[in-house]
Amino acid sequence: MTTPATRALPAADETARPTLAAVAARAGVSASTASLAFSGSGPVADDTRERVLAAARELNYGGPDPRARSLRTGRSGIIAVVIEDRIRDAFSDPMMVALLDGIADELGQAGYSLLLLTDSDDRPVGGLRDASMDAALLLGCSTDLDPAVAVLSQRQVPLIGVEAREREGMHRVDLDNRAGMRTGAEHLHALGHRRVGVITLPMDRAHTRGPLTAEWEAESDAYTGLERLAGVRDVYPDAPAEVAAGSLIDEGHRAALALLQRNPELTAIVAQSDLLALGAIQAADELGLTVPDDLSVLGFDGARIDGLSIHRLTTLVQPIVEKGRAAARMALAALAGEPVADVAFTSELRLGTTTAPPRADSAR
Amino acid sequence: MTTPATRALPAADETARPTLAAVAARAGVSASTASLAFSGSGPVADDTRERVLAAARELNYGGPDPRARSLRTGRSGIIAVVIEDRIRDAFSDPMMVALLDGIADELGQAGYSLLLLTDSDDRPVGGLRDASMDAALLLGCSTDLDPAVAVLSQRQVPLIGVEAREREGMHRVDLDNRAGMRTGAEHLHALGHRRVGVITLPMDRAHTRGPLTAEWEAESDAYTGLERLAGVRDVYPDAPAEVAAGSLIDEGHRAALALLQRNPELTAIVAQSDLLALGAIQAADELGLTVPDDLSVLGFDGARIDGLSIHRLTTLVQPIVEKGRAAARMALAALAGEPVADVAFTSELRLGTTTAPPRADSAR
DNA sequence: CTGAAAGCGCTTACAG
DNA sequence: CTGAAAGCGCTTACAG
Repeated sequence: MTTPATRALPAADETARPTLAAVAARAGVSASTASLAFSGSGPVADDTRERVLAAARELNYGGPDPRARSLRTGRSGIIAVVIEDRIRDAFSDPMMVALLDGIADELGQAGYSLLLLTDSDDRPVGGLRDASMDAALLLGCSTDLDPAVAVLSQRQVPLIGVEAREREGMHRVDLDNRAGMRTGAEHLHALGHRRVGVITLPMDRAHTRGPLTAEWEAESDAYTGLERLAGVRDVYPDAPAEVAAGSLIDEGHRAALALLQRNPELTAIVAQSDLLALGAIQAADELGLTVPDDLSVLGFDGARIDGLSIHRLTTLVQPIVEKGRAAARMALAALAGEPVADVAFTSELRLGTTTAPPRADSAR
Repeated sequence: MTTPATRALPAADETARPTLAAVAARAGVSASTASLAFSGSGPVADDTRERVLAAARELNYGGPDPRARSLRTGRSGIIAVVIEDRIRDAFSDPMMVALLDGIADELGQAGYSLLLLTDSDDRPVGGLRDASMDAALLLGCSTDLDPAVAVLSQRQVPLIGVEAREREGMHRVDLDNRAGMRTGAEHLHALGHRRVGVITLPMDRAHTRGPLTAEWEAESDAYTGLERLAGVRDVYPDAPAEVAAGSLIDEGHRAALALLQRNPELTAIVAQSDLLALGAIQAADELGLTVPDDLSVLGFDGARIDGLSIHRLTTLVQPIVEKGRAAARMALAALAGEPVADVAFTSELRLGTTTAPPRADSAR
């Protein structure tokens, strides 16, 4: 019989989280058996399992502590997703959201969760250097990815880069950015356009705006933007380019105004994203230019954008969700110790209503 | 002297990740000292620290294993963010992105990273039940939050709900949804509107569309939507409501058409979000109704939406980023063992150009 | 300033 | 089907 005094003791420690050992003790089994009862990965008598689960319920045990499990198994169940910008900048791009959706879907099915990390390593603790992760996916980090790659590869974390240039120790999911844009540029050329300008994605980490000079281009490490630019240059070697501060409608608007002011002779604009293209169309409207008659506009992405179905953009459609899925599967393969093959996706020209032959008299 | 044979041996195990113990051994110090050298949290001679770091470099040691650290310290450095929908649905809402931005900023500074989780617990493993986390923030989970709360509170994870109804064991960041909407409705009433309709956020987990019936409303658990509706009903008790499938322009468009078709007498529409309001304005344009002369439109959020500056929406502005920061700080306080006080934010009516007195002759 | 020891809470061979 | 033992890789009192 327990005396009142005994009863008044620690009282099963209501505050501290109960452990598997406590549950096992209460159920009258060993810790190993209790563990098996929870994981379901070993042979346990139904009766025994019931007793363990009942004990867990009584102690209000919430299941094995993932920290301990992960130390023991060597797996955390976490895959890091490294984005370049602040969260708000990254996720204001619907393509990034769609990419993440593909990743999360594939990884979620495999029992993994996503840890959101930023590659700016300006925090004293936490982040790239200290976070638990089984693998890392580097997204949209076209610029200045090296520090993140260095930290993570030193940690021996399997690395998958989505549209990043080749780097040692990193697997890649790529897109035919250059070939796609070349196809788009050829389409414009076939229509008769000879004076074409480009609105590019950011060319540096600071997201500087302005006309792209040769020096700037030479020192830029913005993989996707440079590849897409190269595709246009394959057809229009001297196409002037204006750099936007992000893939945003407002940025496309601003860049188009700047581009057309500097180069009034342009009959077509190639935007490196659909959002930029939509901004360019807005700018054309404001300038009294009819799209496509006065100005053709070509996009890239094939994004589906809420609330905007007015113009059917001529654009390069990329399989964005599939790209995310592929990146996720590569991480999973790497974790399974399987060989990982790099993947390259293809974009496809979709003709819309925003490109047409230039006016015969186009003085512009 | 090492013989060739000796040299050919396991070679410091190139494949296995080196441990702190290995680094300590190489540096000729104890594991404790090596640990101190890395964490910088104890008194270590400069000279000793150098030796440890040098040994780490030689062995290509990437720093202490976060799994082990987290078991030992009881902290994972991870805060979970639980969203209701698929990632794509959640992040297509700019308010959610801004909220997350506030959270990430505050948490990042404190050295925590965000783990993205979905409250649909249909996965066999991973997710709510197994992921490591020090605390969890529940976002936009107005409907059907109970299972997630049950799992997490059983795990004794501190819980912060953003705009969720009161629940045991959960701290809350709230917004004056009802009072805000009442203010907006009073504004419309003062302008002379007597026949006002509402476009609501989703009322169930399935995101069903359609006219909101009394039964549906009674059984709904959509906290934010119901509160905002109540605010309108405080002024217009019989206002008809159309339920949208999400906070999207296209949904506002569809809902407005349905609402106006069923209730052609309406002179104003209250939308429960700015995106819904923009869709309603699009619909009005299509129907040949001028906003605000033929139809006033009121929004909620004060969102800044890329590419859309045509209409200056009359809306209730909420401090969304601050809401995120507050939620993050509450999690931090809970982890520090400090008392956590619930917080309620206030929205403010911002007059734009989308509300005006109804036409004197308004037969509609 | 440094080291020896304990232990965080599990899971996994290994015996029986 | 069940249990005893070892150990995942750290950090943290505690001595010295």
